Amino acid sequence: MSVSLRDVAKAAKVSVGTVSNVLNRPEIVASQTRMRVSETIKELGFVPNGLARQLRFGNSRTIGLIVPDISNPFFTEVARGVEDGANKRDYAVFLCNSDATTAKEDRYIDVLIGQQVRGVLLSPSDIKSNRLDEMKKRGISVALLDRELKGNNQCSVSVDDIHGGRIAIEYLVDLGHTNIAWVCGPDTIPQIADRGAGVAKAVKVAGVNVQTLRVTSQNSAQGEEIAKAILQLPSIPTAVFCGNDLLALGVMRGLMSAKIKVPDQISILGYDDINFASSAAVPLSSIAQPAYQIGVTAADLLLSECEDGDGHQHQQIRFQPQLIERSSTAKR
Amino acid sequence: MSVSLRDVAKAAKVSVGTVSNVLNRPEIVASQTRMRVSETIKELGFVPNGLARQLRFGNSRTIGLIVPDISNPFFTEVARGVEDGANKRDYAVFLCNSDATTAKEDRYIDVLIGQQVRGVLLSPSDIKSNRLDEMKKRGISVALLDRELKGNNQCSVSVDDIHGGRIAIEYLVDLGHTNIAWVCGPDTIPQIADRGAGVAKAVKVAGVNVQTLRVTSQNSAQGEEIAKAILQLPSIPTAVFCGNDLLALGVMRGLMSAKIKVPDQISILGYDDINFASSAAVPLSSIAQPAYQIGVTAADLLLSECEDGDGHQHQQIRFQPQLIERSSTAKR
DNA sequence: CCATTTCATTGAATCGGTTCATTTTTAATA
DNA sequence: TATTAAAAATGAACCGATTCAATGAAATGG
Repeated sequence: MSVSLRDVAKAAKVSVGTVSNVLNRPEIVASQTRMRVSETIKELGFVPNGLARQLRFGNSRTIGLIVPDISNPFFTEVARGVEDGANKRDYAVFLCNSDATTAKEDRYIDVLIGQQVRGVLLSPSDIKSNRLDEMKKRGISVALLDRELKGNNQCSVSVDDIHGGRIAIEYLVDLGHTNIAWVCGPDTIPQIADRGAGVAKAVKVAGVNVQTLRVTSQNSAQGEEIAKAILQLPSIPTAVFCGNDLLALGVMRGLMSAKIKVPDQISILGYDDINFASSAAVPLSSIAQPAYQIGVTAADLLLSECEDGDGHQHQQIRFQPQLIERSSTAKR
Repeated sequence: MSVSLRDVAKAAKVSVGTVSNVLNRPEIVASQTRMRVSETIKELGFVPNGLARQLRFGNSRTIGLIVPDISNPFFTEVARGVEDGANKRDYAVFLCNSDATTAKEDRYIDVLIGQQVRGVLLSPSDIKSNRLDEMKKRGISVALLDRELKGNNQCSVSVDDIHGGRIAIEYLVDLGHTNIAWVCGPDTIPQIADRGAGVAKAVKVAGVNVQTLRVTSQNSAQGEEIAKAILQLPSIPTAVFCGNDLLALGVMRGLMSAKIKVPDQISILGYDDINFASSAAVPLSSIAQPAYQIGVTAADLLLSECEDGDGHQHQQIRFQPQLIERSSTAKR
């Protein structure tokens, strides 16, 4: 069915070793032999069996990417970056959605071990360092995505969420807002907890009033709900900072349908800077995370760890989120 | 470094064949032997090397997914569906972005052949049936995503874009609109051409006036441009139907910033029903494609082809798009 | 013209599971 | 107890590419 190296060898009347050499160390093969063999390879349409190569060599040219959910716009972009980064170095990527579930995450780790991936990029739902250690013991490099783990036993690429929370509030304060709402999911999500910590920090410095409103799930429907709640507060804030953009867009819709003018009466600031943020009816100001860049960097880091071997130094890269000013925020 | 089947055999004092049998045909192994071996497997943390297994067996438990760009929301959902469908059957998915480029698509096909994938789900940028044939000749099943190819030589899962175009116009006509703009990308994209054909069909039946406006790229920025163009038309339409949602959102923003009320003065209808459509300031009416369902179905189809072998009958599944009515469209 | 070095090529052993013909053990029957 | 049938376990061969010690051929030098 499929053409093997042996078939090529036979057709070109050379040994299997020579064909292999033509592929891997062409410089040691006499030029006319090399040409003849290359000819034959093309003729027969031979593509080397990667599995066999990887089996012999002991490691593959594949990596695994485990994210909670690729349909989350942030992770979509991260994934795209990872794919590009891996592709540049000729690695193929296994896509794995864990649904933020330890069970699925574990299952996928097993699959990836079975596939003998060279490394794994993991955005862990719940960090169990024993699994990390297990992978490392098996010679699989691991780098963390959007999460950092104390003890720098592995590379990680994350975003400084504390800083993100801080600059958000600082910006709103600069615009003259002194009564701000912070709308976000539960603190069990570490990213949210960090952003909240940043908010608290900035609040302490500026001495303004911040009211925290919690949602269970950071989507636009809940945002719309929250908009109503905001308008019922004893002191209505003049600016709302949201844990992510979908939430912010929901709030925006809720406020607008209550005839509140954005940003004239209330400013809205989101987080993530998803692609649509700029397409919203009032283009949304947001704290941008370089999602694509995170993906590329993580792939780069992981693959240099894979290839450098012992000489590798673990690195914790932390990106700084950035304020993107659009039309949903204005001076008080 | 990593534990092999031979190590397990030695530790459990049985032959390699027996260990393999415990894994693959446990019923033929005496129960106490089986228990002892299973014990040892767990103890040593043995995970079988999938590459070796696949090499021996001649085929893997992996498939490739080639899409133009995972960051396109439609394909994000499709990919999620594919992953779920493959996962259910214990297959792992290679994610490949072709950027709608024949070169990248070709390169990825080579990579996937090299990885000995069992099948490929391809959303082709440009159908070159020779590559399809080549894969099939190599024993790799191929199914087409979001595209159909005459001659039913392979499975495909697509959407009836002609129907989509038609119901869009019919709906707007039903609302009383007689002067409609159709804003879309170039006809070289088959999906767009089909939607256009559907539009034309409905127009012929209803006898209304439709003006076509072309953009080079269907994003929100171009949508905003087009909004201006629409307002300069000699006869300003009362409804705008857009080739995709991003475009529609751009048009919406453009019109709103020109103080046009949506939908009171002009209705807007999108295509794709991306997640964000409902979060737009004026929730966008749209023609929905069951992207996730398409992904799941395609994976199912492909994998049953892989596993049924000769007995397989190719199927062309075509989903019907569906109108999702929100607030951006209204009666004339 | 022979010895020595350099350059090319060869092919067996290897990676780790799977398979299957063969051998060994156990159970059943006379 | 001897014989046969059934059950269990064995291990060599295999999948396909890579590697490396060994062999062969050509080139260089005395």
